Amino acid sequence: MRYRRTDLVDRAVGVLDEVGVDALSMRHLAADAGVQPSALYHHFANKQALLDAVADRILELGRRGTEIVTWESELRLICAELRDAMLAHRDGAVLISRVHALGGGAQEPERRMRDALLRAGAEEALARVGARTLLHFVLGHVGQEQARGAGAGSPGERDDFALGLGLVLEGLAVSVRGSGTATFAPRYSR
Amino acid sequence: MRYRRTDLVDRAVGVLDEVGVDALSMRHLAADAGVQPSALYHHFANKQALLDAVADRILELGRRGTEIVTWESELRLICAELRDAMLAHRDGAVLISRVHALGGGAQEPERRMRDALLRAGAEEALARVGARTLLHFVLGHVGQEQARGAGAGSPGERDDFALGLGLVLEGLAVSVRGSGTATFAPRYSR
DNA sequence: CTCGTACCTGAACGGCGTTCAGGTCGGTAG
DNA sequence: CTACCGACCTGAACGCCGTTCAGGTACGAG
Repeated sequence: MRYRRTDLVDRAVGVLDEVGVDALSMRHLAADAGVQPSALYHHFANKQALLDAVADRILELGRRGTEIVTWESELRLICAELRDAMLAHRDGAVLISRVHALGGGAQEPERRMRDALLRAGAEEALARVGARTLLHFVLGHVGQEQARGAGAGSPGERDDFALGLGLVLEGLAVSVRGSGTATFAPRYSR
Repeated sequence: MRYRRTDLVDRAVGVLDEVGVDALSMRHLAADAGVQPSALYHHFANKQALLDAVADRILELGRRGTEIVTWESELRLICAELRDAMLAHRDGAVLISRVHALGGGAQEPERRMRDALLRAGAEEALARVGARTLLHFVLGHVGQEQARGAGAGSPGERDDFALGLGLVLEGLAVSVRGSGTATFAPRYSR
């Protein structure tokens, strides 16, 4: 059996779901694919490159159509999409966080949120910081959510997420109104 | 030379500053102390216990007196203290984040912030989520700050931190004023 | 002086990421 | 049809890691 890069990425997602991020090793993935560990280095420069690809694949699998009404709803949608994408896989949040921290992949959600804030009339610094803050909130919250292990779908979890998200969005609303291009009813492309 | 647990924790902080968190291994610390790796297991159950102790030590070293005026200023102070404590050591943010995520140590800042919010009149859920959100903001921001490597003390870094912090605090102010979740009760958008 | 205990040695086990020289095999060019 | 080339893989090795275990040493209390 011969593999292409994308095959191995999908297999790695499967291994991740089975054994978790700590046991997702080159050797484990190789064994799962029925291949020598060294064979993986034909497809990925190193383990980090593999993890980058896995992270982006997870985000890609979680993408869904967007119906944009206001910039707040768009940000809410992006965050929910990100959260669900991570929750759909074992240790999803830890994986995405690590990859994002090293700057290798999983940069798209932050970029989308920054763009949404810019479109909403926020200044560049505010858009950058706002996107980062929202991202770190989601990563941190879902990470904690998944760390609690099997106690998934707890009633308060979803509410806590919405509550925290609303918190940041409220702060953003105030700042955007105050420091933006002072547009009363900001043009917002739908 | 014989060691006590606290000696080894301080030595570990030194090793961390020298080589970074990824190279802070049991073997490295043992070599630095002139001791066999197995000797460390007399003082720490495992590596995670060592990291927990190192994280708490770093936070302890960063503690400074608090002059509380308003709950916002107290939260600002706690966040600044946390940020400076992490910035004072190589890979400080990554270390604290990991330890906190596993629930082993570094729980004090979150607890202090939650208490401050409760004292400010926030409902229990709001205090819990607000503290978590602030903590994740600081961890994420400083982590990104330190990941940029030698480009430390960049002009915009401190401003970005203050900007993001103000963002969350603004949201908190609105929510706390409205006696908890009454004013801004966002629903989860799908 | 005895003895418990706190601290440490030395060796080993299994697993990890990564490298390297060489092997196989399908498709394309001559 | 044959010759080759590049994609894909093998098999072995290197040096690192966390952790365990049986046994050794030395110091302070009785």
